[in-house]
Amino acid sequence: MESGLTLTWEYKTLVDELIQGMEKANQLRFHLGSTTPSEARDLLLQRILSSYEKALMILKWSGKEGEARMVGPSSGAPEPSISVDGSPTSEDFNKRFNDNHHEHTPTKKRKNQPTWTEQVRVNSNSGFEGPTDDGYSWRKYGQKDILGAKYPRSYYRCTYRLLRSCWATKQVQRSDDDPSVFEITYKGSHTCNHPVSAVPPPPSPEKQELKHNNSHNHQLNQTLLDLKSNLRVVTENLDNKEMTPPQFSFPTTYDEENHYFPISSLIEENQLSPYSPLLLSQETSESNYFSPVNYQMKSFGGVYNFQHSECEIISAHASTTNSPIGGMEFSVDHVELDPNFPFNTPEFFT
DNA sequence: GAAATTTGACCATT
DNA sequence: AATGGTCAAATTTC
Repeated sequence: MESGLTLTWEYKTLVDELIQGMEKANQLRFHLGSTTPSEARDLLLQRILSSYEKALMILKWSGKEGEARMVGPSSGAPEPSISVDGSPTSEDFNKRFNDNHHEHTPTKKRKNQPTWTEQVRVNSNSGFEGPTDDGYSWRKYGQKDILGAKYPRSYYRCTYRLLRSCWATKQVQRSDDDPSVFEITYKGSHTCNHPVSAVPPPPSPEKQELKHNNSHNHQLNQTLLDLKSNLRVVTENLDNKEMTPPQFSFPTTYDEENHYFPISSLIEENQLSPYSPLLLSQETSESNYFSPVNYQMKSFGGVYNFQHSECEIISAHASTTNSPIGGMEFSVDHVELDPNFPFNTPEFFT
């Protein structure tokens, strides 16, 4: 129907993101020789990468309905070492691919959800143990010993699953080799942060994994929550070291019934932050607001070590069911924007 | 007392 | 049958 409009939006956004990336790169270049604090430069870098991610996502997403590919460390057997290259073995590749091959099962909602993995190192020297406080409230619903893994895997779902039909889940697996490393696999995007809610996201599950709790964190979250609600986004001021700027996270592509949402509909519904014309998903904004100390970089295939006092995101692999921007080739040869470009899921109540 | 976690049972997939 | 993922009753925590 309005494919023209949607296409326009996608195209516009694509161009916009590329331009942004370029601008920020220029700014970064300017700051390189100056006395700009490293935090600010990190932010710029983050913005740049984020822009390119978005752009690539747009390109990659198109016309990939039948294609499925997953990227990331295999979940069953944790990798012997921290993956630094984001290029999975062909075994991984195939395994993941198979995972998502069957698309026809409306009842199996979670099969087609976007999935991505982060590896997070926790610095146990600091008393602060909230490496991946992603701003969401998770509830543990299971724990399982995994074959060949020293540590059990924990399963979390969004606290608001029932209240808001939010089907986001995550799994936390402690690394065999380096117990300070957690591999966190996210599945599905949050649909729970409706504007009405401004949900307070208290503790992060990873803390529970480590059993070192600290009382500061909650306060911090509260503070940040306030900031979040007041600060719609003041991102153009990159000297603001209090916040990391909104960054790209992963789009939700479909709701539980596998309905796709064109971007334009989201915009009309004001689901997108004013900061970016596009793709500022819930996770994006949340994780930014609540990750003042960690520069979390969810990146496609790239490896970004944002080393900070508390923790370090060692690597992050992204994938979605249909067209992950894998950590491999970015073949952008055939660009064909899909009118139904699916990017995010608005809250989807029945 | 409510909410979150734990944990064994159950289910789905391979 | 083995394994991973989820459920849900029991238990713990707030």
